[in-house]
Amino acid sequence: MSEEKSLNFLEEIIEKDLAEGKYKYIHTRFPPEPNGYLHIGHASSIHLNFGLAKKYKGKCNLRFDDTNPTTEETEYVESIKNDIKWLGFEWDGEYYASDYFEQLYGFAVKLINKGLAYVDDSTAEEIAALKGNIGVPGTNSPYRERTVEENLRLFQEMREGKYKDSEKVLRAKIDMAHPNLLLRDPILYRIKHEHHHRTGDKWCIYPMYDFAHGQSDSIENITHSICTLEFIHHRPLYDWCIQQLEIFPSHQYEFARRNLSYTVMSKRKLLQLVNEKHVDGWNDPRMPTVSGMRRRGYTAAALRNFCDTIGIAKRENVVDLSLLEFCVREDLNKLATRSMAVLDPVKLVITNYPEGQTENLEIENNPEDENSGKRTVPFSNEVWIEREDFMENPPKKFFRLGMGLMVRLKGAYIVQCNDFKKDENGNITEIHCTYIRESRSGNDTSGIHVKGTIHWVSVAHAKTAEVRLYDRLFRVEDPSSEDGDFKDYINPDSLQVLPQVFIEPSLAAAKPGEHFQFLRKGYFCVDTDSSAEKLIFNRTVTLKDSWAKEQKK
RNA sequence: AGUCCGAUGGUGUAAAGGUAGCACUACAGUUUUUGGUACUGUCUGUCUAGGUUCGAAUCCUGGUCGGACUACCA
Repeated sequence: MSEEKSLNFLEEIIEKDLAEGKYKYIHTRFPPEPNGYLHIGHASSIHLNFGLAKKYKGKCNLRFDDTNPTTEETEYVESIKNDIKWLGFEWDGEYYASDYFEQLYGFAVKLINKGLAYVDDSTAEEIAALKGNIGVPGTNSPYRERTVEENLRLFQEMREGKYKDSEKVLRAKIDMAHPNLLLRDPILYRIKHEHHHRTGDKWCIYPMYDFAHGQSDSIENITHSICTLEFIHHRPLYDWCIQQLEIFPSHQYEFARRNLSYTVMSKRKLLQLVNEKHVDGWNDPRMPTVSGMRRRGYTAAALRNFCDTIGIAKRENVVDLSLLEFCVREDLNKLATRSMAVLDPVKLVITNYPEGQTENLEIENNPEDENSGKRTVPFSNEVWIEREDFMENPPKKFFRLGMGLMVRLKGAYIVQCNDFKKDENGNITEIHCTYIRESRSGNDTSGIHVKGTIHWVSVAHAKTAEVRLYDRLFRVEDPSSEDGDFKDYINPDSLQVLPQVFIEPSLAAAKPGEHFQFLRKGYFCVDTDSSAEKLIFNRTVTLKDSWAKEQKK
């Protein structure tokens, strides 16, 4: 336990519980519903639950909250497990709420026997109508006073499939006038003649969240059941069930879910983006999903560090996307191999360099890592450079190419521009330079110092690749709080595809998932769709660009 | 309207009655064969009104503002 870092409110509770001997060790759990893919908010919860267990030498279970067969699928189970592992966490037990269906059924029978639950024949509309409203008490259901025997028989028949969907429900008998709407005789079981991804057709009644979650926690002896703020109103019901059932008293604690600027986080909205093809699936690199971020090139370490940095609390929040990007750059800076790629090319001809001659230059792979070694980069009299690195009428602080200006070609020579060509539309088509023979990188005896260094790729040796430039998915910080539909705020430029980018030859061997820094352009990751025949790079994040800022002034 | 939760710079998060700190962002500068990295510095904050106290971001009371809850979803 590091005393240097201050404790968050959950750590304080846990340390108190441990100090007072309330528990010998703690047991947490991460309880996803397998009806969608994990996103960065889940990553935060995973990091919290698994992190707490690790810090206090306790345990953390993975439990799928699969009580609604309508929306849940095995495909999601697999992706969730995969994402958690990728994030670097291991669960102690792998459980499913559906494993407890028989036990849960028994709990319901116990409640009926105690006179605390009843079968209601009302329709959904009738139940809603009798529920009352915020500030308005509800009314008792006409079926509320059925005898224990009748309830037992009816509930049994529900299980046996005697009734159609929605014909009957099992309800807790609590208080129809309670100020907390959730305590107005909440529904415990509903009939759904549907195939469940794990129990198949064994059941046609399924417990509701409130009659499954707390009990599952209890069955697993979870000490600290951590969930998000919107469940705070459920806690009295959570406690009520545990108390009436007389089972292990797990406790629920709530924290505020983390929001990220320039994106949306709700599963419903993410599903919409996928279904309506605004993005290319759940793992589209623009999605805030774990799989999307992984494909984009974000690392697990960066994500973990991000979760650590934003911390947890109980107030509403929107975390700045720039913090996530900072964490990603920080990690990639240490591990990404540098290389050169020209995204928007223009030809530079070195007029005093022998045509047909090739030099193999040795360039460092990563100045941040001494052990990363060097690679060979071929140089010749014609190189591609970035169009934006040349200006016909450069401003004062432009440290790049323009008539008479000098720059160093990274790892090679200093060149000076003496001429350029334009087409009929005024576009620059070719830049002519002379190179300083004595300025070769590593043994520069020219005595010339230039302000700018630019990247390049030899025309004769260049390979090509597709590059996908990603930007934030939305134009506004909080799309959900804007007027109208959140989809109206999608950034139309969130993806820009460059079909043919010139890359240095060493990049041709890049494999899917590998990270690179394209010098001065950003961090890139080889896409999962990439192949030896057709290389595809995703831009993970740009480099900080103080020149771009300077220009905006 | 009822119940519950929350309020610290632009953002996120600390300070458990005693110097309002850290990170990101922004800005300025140093270093640099990436206008990257690294390093240095600067700006900006306790919702409000009372009260308790030698002393309040912290405790108490009132107010204000924001959020959640009215699914046979979780």
